[in-house]
Amino acid sequence: MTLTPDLVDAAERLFDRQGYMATGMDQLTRAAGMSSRTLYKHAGSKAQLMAAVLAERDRRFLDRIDVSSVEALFVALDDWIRAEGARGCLFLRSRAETGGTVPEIADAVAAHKTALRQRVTTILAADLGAAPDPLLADQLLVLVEGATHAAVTLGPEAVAAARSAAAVLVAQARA
Amino acid sequence: MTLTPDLVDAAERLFDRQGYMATGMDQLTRAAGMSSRTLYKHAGSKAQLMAAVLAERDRRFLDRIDVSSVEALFVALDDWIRAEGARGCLFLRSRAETGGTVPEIADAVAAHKTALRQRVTTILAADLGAAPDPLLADQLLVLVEGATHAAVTLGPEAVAAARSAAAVLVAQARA
DNA sequence: TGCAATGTAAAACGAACGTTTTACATCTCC
DNA sequence: GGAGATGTAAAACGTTCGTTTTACATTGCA
Repeated sequence: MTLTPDLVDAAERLFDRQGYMATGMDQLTRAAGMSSRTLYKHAGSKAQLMAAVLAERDRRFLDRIDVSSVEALFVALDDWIRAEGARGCLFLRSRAETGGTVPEIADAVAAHKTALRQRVTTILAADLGAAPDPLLADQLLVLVEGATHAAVTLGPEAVAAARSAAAVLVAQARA
Repeated sequence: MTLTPDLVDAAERLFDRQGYMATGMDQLTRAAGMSSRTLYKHAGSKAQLMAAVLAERDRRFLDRIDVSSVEALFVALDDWIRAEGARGCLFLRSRAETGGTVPEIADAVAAHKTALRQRVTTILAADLGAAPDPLLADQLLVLVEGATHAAVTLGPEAVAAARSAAAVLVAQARA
C-alpha cells in the first residue's frame, strides 16, 4: 500500500475544491491517471486516501510555518493563502462533512490541531524568549484560525488584520 | 411553497450535525414527519431547503448578537456555542461542501457574511461612540470567526481568549 | 352531497455511489 | 522464456442518491 505523490496531490486538489463527499472515486481515478483497482491497492479506501491527504497537508503546512516570530507566522500564512486560495481549513471541513464519524479522518484532524497548537506555542516562545502565557497562545491560535476563515470572505485582508492584532498582543506581553 | 418551522428546524439539526451532502432526503422526511411529496411541495429542492435553513439561522444568530458592546458580543457568542455546540460555521461549511456551485447556498452565505460584517461594525460604533477604524472592524471579525472555529478544538476557552484579545484592541483604540 | 385541496405511503425513476471482480496486457528478473 | 508481480479497462456488485409519480385517504368548504 504505497501512496504515490501524484495520487495524493490530485486527491488533495479535488477534496479541497469540491469537498470530500462531493468528490467521487471516478474523478479521483481520472485525475490520478490510474485504474480504480490500482487506486484501491494504493489507498485502501476513500477515507484512508483522505487521511493520507491530510497527513501530507499537515506536513506541508507545518513546514511553511516553521518560523521563530509571530510576524513571520502571519507572513507565511499570507503566502499560503495566496498560493492555495482561501476555502477555510480543510481539516475542520473534512471532519464536519463526515460528522466526526470516520476514524481515519477524525484522527488525522485531531493530530493536526494538536501539532498546530504546539507549533504556535513554540513560535511564541522563540519570539518572547520565554515560555508564553497559555492565554496568549490561545489568542494567537484564535487569530490564526480566524484569519484562515475570515479570508474566505475578506481575502488576504483578513490575514493582515490578524497580523496587526497579534502584534499588539505580543507587544503588550513583552512589556 | 410555505416552509413550516418543524421542517426547517429538523433540517437544520441534521445538516449541522452530519453535513449537507451526508444528509439524505429520507432522513429529512423522517425527521420532519412528512412524506417526500409534501416536503418537495414545501421546500422545492434540497438546496432550497438548505437555503431556508441558512436564512433562519442567520436571523436567529443575528438576533443573539444584537448587542451594543464588544464584551457583550463575546458573551453572546459564548452562550451560542454552549447551546448549539462547536462545529464551525454552518455557512462556510455549506459553501465549501458544495464548492460554491449551488447558487441558493452561495447566495445565502454571502448575505450572512455581509450582514455579520455590518453588525460587527455597528457594535464597535456603539461601544466606541464613533465610527470605528475599518482595520479594527476586520480584527474583530477575525476574532469572531477565530473563536467559532478554534472552539471546535479548544471549546469555550477559544471564546474567552477572543474576548480578552478584543478587549485589548478596543482599549487601545479608545486611548 | 360532492368538489377541490392537501396529505400519506410507497413504488419507481435514472443516475451515481464506493468497492470488487473479471479478463487481459505489460513488465522484471532469475 | 516463463513465472509472478503490477498495471489497465470495464463490467458488475448492491446501495443510495434526489426527485417524480401513482394510488389512495382525509379534510374544509360550497
